Amino acid sequence: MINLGYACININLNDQGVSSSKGMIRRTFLEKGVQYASQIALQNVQGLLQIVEWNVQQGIKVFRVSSDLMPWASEYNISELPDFPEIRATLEAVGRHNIRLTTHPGPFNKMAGSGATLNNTIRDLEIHSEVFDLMGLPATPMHKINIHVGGAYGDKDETIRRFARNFSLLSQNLRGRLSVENDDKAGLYTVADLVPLHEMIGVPIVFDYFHHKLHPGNLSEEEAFHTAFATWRVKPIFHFSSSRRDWEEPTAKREAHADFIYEPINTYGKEVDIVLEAKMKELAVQRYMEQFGNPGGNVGA
DNA sequence: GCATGTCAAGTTGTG
DNA sequence: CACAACTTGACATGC
Repeated sequence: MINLGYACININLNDQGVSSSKGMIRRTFLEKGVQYASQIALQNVQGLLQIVEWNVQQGIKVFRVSSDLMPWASEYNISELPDFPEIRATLEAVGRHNIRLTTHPGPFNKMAGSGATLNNTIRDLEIHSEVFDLMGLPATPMHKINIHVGGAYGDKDETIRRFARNFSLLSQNLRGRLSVENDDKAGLYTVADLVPLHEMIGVPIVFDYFHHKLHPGNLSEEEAFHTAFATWRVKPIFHFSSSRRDWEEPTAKREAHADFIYEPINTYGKEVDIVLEAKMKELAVQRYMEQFGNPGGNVGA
């Protein structure tokens, strides 16, 4: 069975004021402090619980949790928030649902960085892992904390080795959840480029179909798919989006995502889960299923 | 309630 | 060579 999911925002619920990613700008955090951040964090986890319940009701079994769940979490310990008991109870309720939750921390995370950049990265990734711990989720790539290598620093191979060395600085649970994704930019990492990193530290490779189209390296889509597939010790989870430029807006940037998915997804006979990165979120999942059926080919089953 | 200017972080290549 | 894109547009303000 191939399960489709989406990322972070549910448009239907968002229109009703239910969100899991309310944040604040720096100035507001400095004015209102941790007390206010705690209130927002509680609202966000409650919103997340509603979104997860909605997904379960609709039969959607994959969902990416927003990285904005805990606003300014790098500035405090979650367990010290005034609303922590309620936050924890709500996260536990989220984690009890039968849904594959993942997350995709932002582009500021640079595991091959150094100094403050690396320290901030570790802090941010550990927060994501702590949230999954609070949900009671196992420390495996079933609940991937997925990042890009994010920079080549003039030497792709050496950068991969630095990533691998820095990996040992992470907690065991975070190491168990981490995954890496192929990039869309010519100077960065294709699936083939990431294989040595997988061999060094065991992290699985998330295959992003759209990024591969933009920057395939020497592999065909099918070859890249199978290469990434082989790096997983649990059911793989991959990303798919359609080109905004090709399908909706000819002047859009080449890497921009479309609102919906316009092509059937080829999973080459394999069982994987897929996050649809489409701006219309759950509506794109629903439209995909109506138009193309399950990517595994068992339409209506 | 809606338009607008602004918003933590790193790195890259497009336009 | 500024800035959008990437993760995810959304906060805060002023009309």
